[in-house]
Amino acid sequence: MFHVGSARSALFNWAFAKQHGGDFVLRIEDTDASRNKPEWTDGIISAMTWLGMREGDYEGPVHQSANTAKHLEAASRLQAAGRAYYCSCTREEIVARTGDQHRGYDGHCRDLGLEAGPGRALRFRTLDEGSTIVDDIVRGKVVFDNATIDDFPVARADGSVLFLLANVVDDMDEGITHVIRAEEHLSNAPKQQMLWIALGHQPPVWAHVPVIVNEKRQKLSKRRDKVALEDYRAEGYLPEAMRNYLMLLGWAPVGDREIVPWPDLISEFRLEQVIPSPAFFDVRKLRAINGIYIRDLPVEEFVARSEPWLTAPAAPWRPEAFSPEVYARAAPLVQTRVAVMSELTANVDFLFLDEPAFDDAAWDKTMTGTAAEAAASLIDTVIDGFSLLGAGPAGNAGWDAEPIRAVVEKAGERLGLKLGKAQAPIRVAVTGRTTGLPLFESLHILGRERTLARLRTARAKI
RNA sequence: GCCCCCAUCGUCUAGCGGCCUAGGACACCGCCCUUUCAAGGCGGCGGCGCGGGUUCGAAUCCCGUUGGGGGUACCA
Repeated sequence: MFHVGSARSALFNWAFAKQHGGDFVLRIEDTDASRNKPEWTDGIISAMTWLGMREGDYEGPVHQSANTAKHLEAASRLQAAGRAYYCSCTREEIVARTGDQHRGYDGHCRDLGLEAGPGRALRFRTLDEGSTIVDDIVRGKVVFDNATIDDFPVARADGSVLFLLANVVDDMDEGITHVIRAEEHLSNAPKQQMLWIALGHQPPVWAHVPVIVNEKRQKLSKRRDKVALEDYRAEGYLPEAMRNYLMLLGWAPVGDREIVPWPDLISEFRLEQVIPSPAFFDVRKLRAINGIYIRDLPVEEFVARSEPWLTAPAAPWRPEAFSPEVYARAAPLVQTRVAVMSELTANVDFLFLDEPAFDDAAWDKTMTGTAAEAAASLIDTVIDGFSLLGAGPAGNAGWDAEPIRAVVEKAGERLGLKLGKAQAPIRVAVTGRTTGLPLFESLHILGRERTLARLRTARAKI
């Protein structure tokens, strides 16, 4: 699962690195080796590749647990230098001492000089005076009063190192100069900056980009929100649309443009221009942008990119019923009617299904009750008219959209119906629905015999 | 509780002291086009949270306030 927020951060990192001729690292922030699952990194690579990243654009993804030895070494170095101390306090004890809801740490074991031992975690000794200034490209200089930063744990009682420290060690190890990540990490920054300095390094340049939120303005969460990039991919969002939309969350290209080609996006992106306030992940806008990208595709490419959706096992028709030639003829009609690729099948299923997938409401509306009589009469007339098309003696019009239209129009006129009304029962009889591709073109593509067969079947059911 | 961040139409944003009667996009609503549905064209609705300053002049700067959010773990 690759979070859309992570994807956006990755995109920002990518653009920034590209502009400065550098690399960026995709890192899985998890120090627990038992959770170092290969499929995680595979998933990330596959998601990023889908978005267009190639080897060489980035380093990693790197799982932090791979660096365990270095993490341990850093922890003991801090301890030896007196910058960290062992602490035997349990959460319960701390809460009991400090009152109630209060979190943080009260410094109980700070000067006890405890040795390493069972149940003893290692805490970093934060500065008591002065302030730590996090120089952030997006937010400016953020000042933290050192006295308000509690001594925080850097290693567990079992010796394993916590994220905060591990993250810093990895960054130092890889020569990271810029840390571009989500705002939720901003309060970690002063702590990490202290670690960088305590470990004898120059801290990096920070950039905390705004979080992405849901409609309730809360940080997107895996539990309650749809955040997996893979889900959007499976729904038929185009990677170029997704990455364009993601870049627009917290940043805007100059000059009232939104649909911008990737190379321009990547060269125009400016970290300094990133807006500091949270952005709502608006699927409707994503959808709209996706629709634009779909319509902008050259037809041949649209056809090529459609095929996986039409030949997938999930397609509603028998696999051998699908015909690329038939689809290619319908494609230009389909292209303006889908916003996501998963909507393709519903538009063309009548071409590949043995029987149309009848929508009950559509049938009832056009074929039953007061509509029944007109529908029956109309279909009878149309059947007669169609039978003559392209099959009679020379001089008859062929099976083309225009003559087909003429037949339906004339049949409608006999009943005093406008074309808009007259086409409805025919459409339902042949496609099963009241809406869809332009009808006469559809019938043309479907073929005369199949059209007639469906009309007769429907007529018999009225 | 404490720390930090944030604040322009419903949403994403433009704006960085006068070009603002606040611009664009999505969404929504009309109209046009039209064989349904779309697409497309045209139009409409709709916003600077509040209160003080600073200034000749404030959406833009300062202070306060209110409201959101994040963090505060032997999670990441």
